[in-house]
Amino acid sequence: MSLGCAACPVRDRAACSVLAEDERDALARLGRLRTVRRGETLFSAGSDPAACATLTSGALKIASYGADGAEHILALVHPAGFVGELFQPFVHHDVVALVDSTLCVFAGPDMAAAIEHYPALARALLRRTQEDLHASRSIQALAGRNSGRARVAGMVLAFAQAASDSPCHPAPRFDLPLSRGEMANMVGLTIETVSRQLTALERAGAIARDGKRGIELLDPALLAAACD
Amino acid sequence: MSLGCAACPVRDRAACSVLAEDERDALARLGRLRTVRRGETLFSAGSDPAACATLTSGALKIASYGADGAEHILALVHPAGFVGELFQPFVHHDVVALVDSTLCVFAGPDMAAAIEHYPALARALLRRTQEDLHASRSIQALAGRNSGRARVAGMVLAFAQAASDSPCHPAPRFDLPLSRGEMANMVGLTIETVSRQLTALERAGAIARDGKRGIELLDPALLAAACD
DNA sequence: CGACTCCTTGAGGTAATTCAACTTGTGTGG
DNA sequence: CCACACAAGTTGAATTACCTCAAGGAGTCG
Repeated sequence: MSLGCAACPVRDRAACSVLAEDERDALARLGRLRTVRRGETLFSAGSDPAACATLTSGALKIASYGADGAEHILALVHPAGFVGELFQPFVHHDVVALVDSTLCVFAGPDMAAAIEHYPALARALLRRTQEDLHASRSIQALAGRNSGRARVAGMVLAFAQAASDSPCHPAPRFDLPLSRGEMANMVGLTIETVSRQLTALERAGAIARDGKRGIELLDPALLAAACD
Repeated sequence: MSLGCAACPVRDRAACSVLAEDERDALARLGRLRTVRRGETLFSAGSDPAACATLTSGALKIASYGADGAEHILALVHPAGFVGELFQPFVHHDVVALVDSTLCVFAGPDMAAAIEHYPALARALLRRTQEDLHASRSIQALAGRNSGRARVAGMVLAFAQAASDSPCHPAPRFDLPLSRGEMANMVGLTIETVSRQLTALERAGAIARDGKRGIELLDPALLAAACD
């Protein structure tokens, strides 16, 4: 099936946007569009080695699962993001759709060949991967804080910034992209602790909750102060 | 100063090893060899944006520091590893030498130009960065476990595998690359807890300690079982 | 309306932190 | 060479914070 790059919502932000029109069309013929529903697993740990994808709409989580089945969320993927361990023999982490999503999926070897053929694509993916690496380390720093208050506050602040249009200022009003359980799995706490810390932040006047996932930033400075 | 690639201990493993002889020599003229002593900071968060380096000998840690000065170790860098946030406007994380180290340092723009000029270099760095990303997420999964026992056991096992020549089997005898405090900062525990868990693992018969940093793996399976 | 999922709140137990003392190892200088 | 100081690690006791278990709301869907 054709990918219809012309109608792609991330055509000017994804890695492939660095290619010329005809190059991108050639690449598009190697890939296929796929839709995954909320909760559906795109890649599974230990499964077929080589596949990768650009997220065109929706949201994904990258997670590992302990022996007891406990989920640990390692990263979130937003539209125009790239997922796939190109050079690893096995997939190590699961990729699951947080909401209904559409992706542009490529077979590993095809993408490897494309990287050989289009140097600009390799550079774009290098840039994106370095950004992912930085994001991963930021989450690591967040989850490594000792206080549960700091972890929850930092996570809320990170979501506020991710939800904002401007790169610096956090959005004053946004929806949490994760359930309580997922938030807990991301920063290494329990559902109950996350819930309690949110109510504590609300009582402190830093945030206001609107429904289960709505958050209003009443006092960003106070929230930031809670991140220490 | 000349870099002397011919004598470089990582000349066949570092990213630049994918270049032809003359290409590598040309790249070498853009970089400079630098030695840093144990504890010395190579890059500092917030400092001049663009510099990067390949580690030729020694070991580095990548760390972030909280408002109160608490260190959080995000990654370890081994010889042939690459450090530097090429595309970020600011450096976000400190890079500190764990032991006396030598590096091949490049100015950011020079390396960016080299990446433009040598597609193979871009691909090599992409591969290396994806591996770093995977390693980062592994540490994240390790530090996110709830039990302190599991974190320390997993960390010891990871060090054993890193110290081994063969990629699969852990080294039966090795030295911890980090102090107790650094180990604690890496997995989000305190010095005392790390110490207690190590003695507990020793009493359980999983490991034996030899001096402050020496570790002997008595029962790898038992150690692995403690990682759940 | 009832079943379900998700979230909140409470009470009690437990594991990690904190504070503190002591040990060990290392290097320096008398 | 020994004494001393200093850094790093271990161990103990008490506290705190998070986890576990449990019950009860709030929203959604058939």
